[in-house]
Amino acid sequence: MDRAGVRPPAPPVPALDADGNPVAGAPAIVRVALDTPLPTLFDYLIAQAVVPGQLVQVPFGRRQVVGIAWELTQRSEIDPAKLRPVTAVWHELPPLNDEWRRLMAFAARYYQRGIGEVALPSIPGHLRTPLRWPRLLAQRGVQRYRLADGAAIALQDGVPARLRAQRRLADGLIDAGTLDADEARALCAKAPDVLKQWAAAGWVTIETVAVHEPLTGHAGPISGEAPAGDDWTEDVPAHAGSATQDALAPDAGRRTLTTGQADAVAAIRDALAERGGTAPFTPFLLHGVTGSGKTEVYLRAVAGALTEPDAQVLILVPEINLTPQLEGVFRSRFPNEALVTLHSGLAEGERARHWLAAHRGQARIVLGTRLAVLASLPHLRLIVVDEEHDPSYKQQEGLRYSARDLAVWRTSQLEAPVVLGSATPSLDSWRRTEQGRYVRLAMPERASPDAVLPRVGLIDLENERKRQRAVHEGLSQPLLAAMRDRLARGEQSLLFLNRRGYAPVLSCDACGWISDCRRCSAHMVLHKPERRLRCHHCGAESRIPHACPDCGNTDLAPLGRGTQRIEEALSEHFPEARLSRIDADSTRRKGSAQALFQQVHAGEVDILIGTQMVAKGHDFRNVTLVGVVNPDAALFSHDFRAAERLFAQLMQVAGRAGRAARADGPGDVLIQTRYASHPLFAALMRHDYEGFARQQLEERQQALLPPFTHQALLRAEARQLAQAMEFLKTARALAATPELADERISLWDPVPMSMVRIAGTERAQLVVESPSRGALQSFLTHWIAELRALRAPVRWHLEVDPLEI
DNA sequence: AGCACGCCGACT
DNA sequence: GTCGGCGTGCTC
Ligand SMILES: [Zn+2]
Ligand SMILES: [Zn+2]
Repeated sequence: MDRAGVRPPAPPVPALDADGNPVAGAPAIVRVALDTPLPTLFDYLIAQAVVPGQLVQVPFGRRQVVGIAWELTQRSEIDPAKLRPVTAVWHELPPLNDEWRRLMAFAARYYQRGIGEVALPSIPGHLRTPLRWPRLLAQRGVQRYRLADGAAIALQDGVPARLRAQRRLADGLIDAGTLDADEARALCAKAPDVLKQWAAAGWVTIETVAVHEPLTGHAGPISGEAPAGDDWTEDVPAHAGSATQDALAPDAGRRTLTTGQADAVAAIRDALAERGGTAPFTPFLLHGVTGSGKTEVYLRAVAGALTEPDAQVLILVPEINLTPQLEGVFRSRFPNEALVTLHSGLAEGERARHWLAAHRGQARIVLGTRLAVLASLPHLRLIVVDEEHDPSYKQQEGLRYSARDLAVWRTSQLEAPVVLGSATPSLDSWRRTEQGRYVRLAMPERASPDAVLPRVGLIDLENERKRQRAVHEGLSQPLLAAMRDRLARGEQSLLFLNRRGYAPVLSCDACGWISDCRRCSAHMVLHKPERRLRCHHCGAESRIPHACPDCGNTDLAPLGRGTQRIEEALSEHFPEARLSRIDADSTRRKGSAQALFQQVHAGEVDILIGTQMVAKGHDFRNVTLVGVVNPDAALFSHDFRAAERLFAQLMQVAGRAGRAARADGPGDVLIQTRYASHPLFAALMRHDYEGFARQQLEERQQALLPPFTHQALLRAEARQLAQAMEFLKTARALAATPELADERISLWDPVPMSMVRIAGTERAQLVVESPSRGALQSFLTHWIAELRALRAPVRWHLEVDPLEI
């Protein structure tokens, strides 16, 4: 197999002889991938040795850009007069290997983009800056300066602009998070002295870094909390992420696996051993109920893969900042293995170093979010996708790829195992297990006998109304009573409401005015603590009007409820309770989410109010009551995936109450609804994922929706909706022309998007679908070429496998 | 996408 | 007279 990462660089291509004349028969042209929407490679004359996979600097129009040498060829279709030579080749960087380039080519084809548009954004920015090339690879025993926590502002204010070199150094440090001595000196000649002063002021810390230092034993924010060694489970903080918590359940310390775990581990290890053998490649779907110990399976699968010298593994998680404990678990379980993280929260410099560690084969464990699936991993032998159903694996802008799907494709090419783990698998993955395309590894038992599933109960709001029991600010009497009970026992309650702000609309009773955003077809949301109206779609903000802008009425009413309003109502209802609200607004500042979670774990909070942020990752040992305030909107959404998402979300948030529970029994989940007879709730109360999946898949099959068909979405946006619609109609007509028409393809009518206007542009979309993936792909390729040729005055893009339509 | 060139309106 | 608006066209 592909071992390009350890292979010595390929011999130089002798394009020119000693006199500078082309050698007969040698490739004279290199085709280069560039980050441009033009869907082609670009041909350049080979002026110096270059091999595919190397980064090159080339002239492009009037500027110099970095590209990837993709292939070599004898001749070009381009007018020879137009061909220009490569400016520079980065010889020191090992070439990006075939496996990575095939992955990029596949993603480009599948998502209907140019190769360069996919490949270049997958590489850290610093590697696309030739000025940085000389410094990026030299990393031996150097001083490293790290910006101290929270010191960015002090540094920003403390260094006056007139000290230009110091200012540059400060900016560089704030930008990159860490600087090595040579990088620092490049910014400021007196860097060592300056940085010593800054260290004295507490703004930076100084470390001495060995060659492979960033990879092992280096304290990330969490490692060090957990001791290494065989009894690692004993002392790891109990407040770990969901999967993490599985591994940390009390009896995990005995290191005995349940039958389900043992079977799963055995199946994955068999697949690891069979690699390259005759067995067909099959992905694993690890279906483990809450508390079944998925993380322990991951850990042992990883351990199995790493027995092979040089092998690398990739662990994908939905959002790394919500599951920071998982990093600690892996670091302490594999204290001698190099581990790096890859996610969008890393500073540029760190991102480049981590990416290079993966690319050079130094990092053996790469833990990251969706973008990590695009990293260069020359010895990749296993991918784990934790919470595989999570929508954040789908990139929602730019190249709209699904990291989970690319992980499956990537491992299929390598014939390496992939483990997709979830308590509520996506229906797409579930269906594939039914078809035998994925192998299902079921873990129905909980790893820890005293971890019990919570009781799920409904509060029928219709019934409450009939019985004339007051609902106070959206909180019913039974829910308030249950919370009061928890307060009395000193236990914690968690209220889940997927709506931030105080109220989604502000309105005038007198004339009907409502707080619409001027630039969007959405309401401005009232944010009370910030004393602002905010549009969640375009970011527009204004002060809260003291009187109605239309009629002057001073009695403006907030309509509906968000987390802030629930928090306010609770503080009045339970004045003695300590409340904490965790949502995107209360955790805007870096590190504040961690701090809030920490307070909850430390028992400094009685009632926690949160959006989906609290559903993911964190477990709260003392939470014995989870209240779901208002899930009803998702029950009747026009999006056919809304029920699937809601079920997963409620199962996940219910799991927050399912662990330590109370001495006298399981925790409780109370769901307020006006539709108590909805089958989704019935399945939820039985903890019956399989029943829910069966029923949903039947509905999808009858309606011929995914996964029983494949979809793509053409979206257009323009100043006027009519222009966007016009474009889509033209596109639809094009699809009916004889050259493109295909009876396996169907196109829906173009429609305005449900949120028509965002930030002043109006949007519409057109669904294309086909039961045949191949037919869809080839149709899209030809169609998109025609669309490009239209040169229409609208912005448009194509999304393959859209999550929301 | 950038980044040019280019051809018309209001500013020194 | 020229500064700058963004329409159209090209990048190997
Ligand atoms: Zn009014
Ligand atoms: Zn808006």
